[in-house]
Amino acid sequence: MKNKLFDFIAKYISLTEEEKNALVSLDLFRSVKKGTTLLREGQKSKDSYFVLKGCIRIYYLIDGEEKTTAFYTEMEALTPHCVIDKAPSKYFISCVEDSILTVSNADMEAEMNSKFPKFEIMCKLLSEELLAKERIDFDEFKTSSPEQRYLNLIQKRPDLIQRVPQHQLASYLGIKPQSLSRLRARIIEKNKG
Amino acid sequence: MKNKLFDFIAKYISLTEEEKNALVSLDLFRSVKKGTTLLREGQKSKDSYFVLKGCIRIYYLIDGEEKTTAFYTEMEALTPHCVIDKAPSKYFISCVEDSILTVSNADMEAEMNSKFPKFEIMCKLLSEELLAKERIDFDEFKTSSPEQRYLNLIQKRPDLIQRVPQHQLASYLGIKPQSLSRLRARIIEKNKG
DNA sequence: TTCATTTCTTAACTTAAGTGAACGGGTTAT
DNA sequence: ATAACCCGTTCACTTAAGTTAAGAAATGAA
Repeated sequence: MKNKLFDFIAKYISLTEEEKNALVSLDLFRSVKKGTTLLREGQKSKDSYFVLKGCIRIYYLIDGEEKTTAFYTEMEALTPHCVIDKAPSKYFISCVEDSILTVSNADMEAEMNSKFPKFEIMCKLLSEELLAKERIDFDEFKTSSPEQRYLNLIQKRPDLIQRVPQHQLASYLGIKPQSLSRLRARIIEKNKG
Repeated sequence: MKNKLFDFIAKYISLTEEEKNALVSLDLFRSVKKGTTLLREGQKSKDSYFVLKGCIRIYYLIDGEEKTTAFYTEMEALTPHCVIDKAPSKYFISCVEDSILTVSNADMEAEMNSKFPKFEIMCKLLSEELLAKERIDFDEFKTSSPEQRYLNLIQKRPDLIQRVPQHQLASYLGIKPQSLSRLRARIIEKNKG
C-alpha cells in the first residue's frame, strides 16, 4: 500500500528516501469497513482522504433521501470543502466498500509543507489538475441527457456500474432509481431491435 | 485595475512592493471587445485569465450548436484545462461583454513562482478553494431540477440573468432556450395565482 | 433607414423523467 | 421460520423537457 501512495505522488514530484520516511511516520493508513461514515453533514473536519483500495462516496441528505453525487475509487483523492473553507460540511462521506485509505489531517499537511516545500507544489499541481477535470465532468453532465450520461459512464468508469448500488448510481446521474431502471431497459431494447 | 488585482491576491497572500512591481512589469492587462474569442477548440494555449471587469464564458460546439457551460465575471479566475494537461482545448472561451482581463502565460507564472515562492502558495490556495466550490456547484446541479437551478441562480448570481443572453443561460442551466422561456412563464404564473 | 439576422417567446406535439404503488428477490433480525 | 426491510424492477399516470415551427422583438450591418 505504501508503494501505491508513492507511485501516485511520483506523478507530480519525486521524493527522497527521507521524505518518504517522513510520510510513512505520519501513520496515514486506515482500514475502513463498508458503511462507515467518515464525515457527517455539519461537522468541521480537517481530514483529507486518498483511496488506496475500495470506494467512498459523497452524499447529501435532502428531504430524508440520500443523494449520492460523487464516488472516489483507487488512486483518487478527496479534500472535503470544510477543510478548505472551515465551514460545517454540507455533505456526508461514507464507505461504499471495505476500503484502505490514507487519512491526512490539515495540520499534518501543514507540517509536511513547511518541512518539504515540494509537497506544497504537489498539492498545487494536483488541485489544478482536479479542478480542470471537474470542470470538464460538469460540462459533460450539463450538455448531455441522462441516457448519454449513463452510456458515458459505461465507457469511462465501467467498474462503478458493477460495484455501486443502482440507487446511488441513479442520483450520481442526476435521476431517480426508477428512471435509471427504465433507461437501462430502453437501451437493451434498442440494442435488440 | 491594478488595485483590483492586488485586492484579489490579498485574500490569499500579502505582497511586498517589490512583488507588486514584478507583477505589474509583466504587462498582464488586456481590454477585449465583446464577442472576441480568447481560445478555440483544438488550440493548445498557455494563457490563464482573470476578469477585472466584464464577463467571459466557456462554450462547446456540439452538432453546430453552442453550449455555454460557465461564466466568469468580476474577480473570477479561469485556467483552461489545456494549460494544465497540455492537450488540445475541448472548449471555446469568448467575451460576453467588453471586458478588462489579466492574461497570464504559464511561462510567466513559472517565472514568478521561482522568484517568489509565495505565488505558488497562492495558486495552491486558490485552486483548492475553486475545486471545493466547483464540487458543491456540481452537486447542487445534480440534485436539483431545472426550475430549482434557475431559482437558485436568481439568488446566487442575479447579475448573470441581466447581462447574459437567455439562450446562453439556458445551456448553462442544462436545458434548451424554449424550456427556459416556458419555465420562466411558469414561475411568473405561480407567483400570480 | 432598411434589411437581415439573431434572440426570445409561444404553441402543439413527442418523448422522457418524476411520482406513487405494487411485486419479487434478497438479506437481516427476531 | 417468519417477519421486516431494502433493493431493483415494472406499471400507470402526471409533469416537464425536447422538438419543430412560427412569429414578434431586438440587434446589427449596409
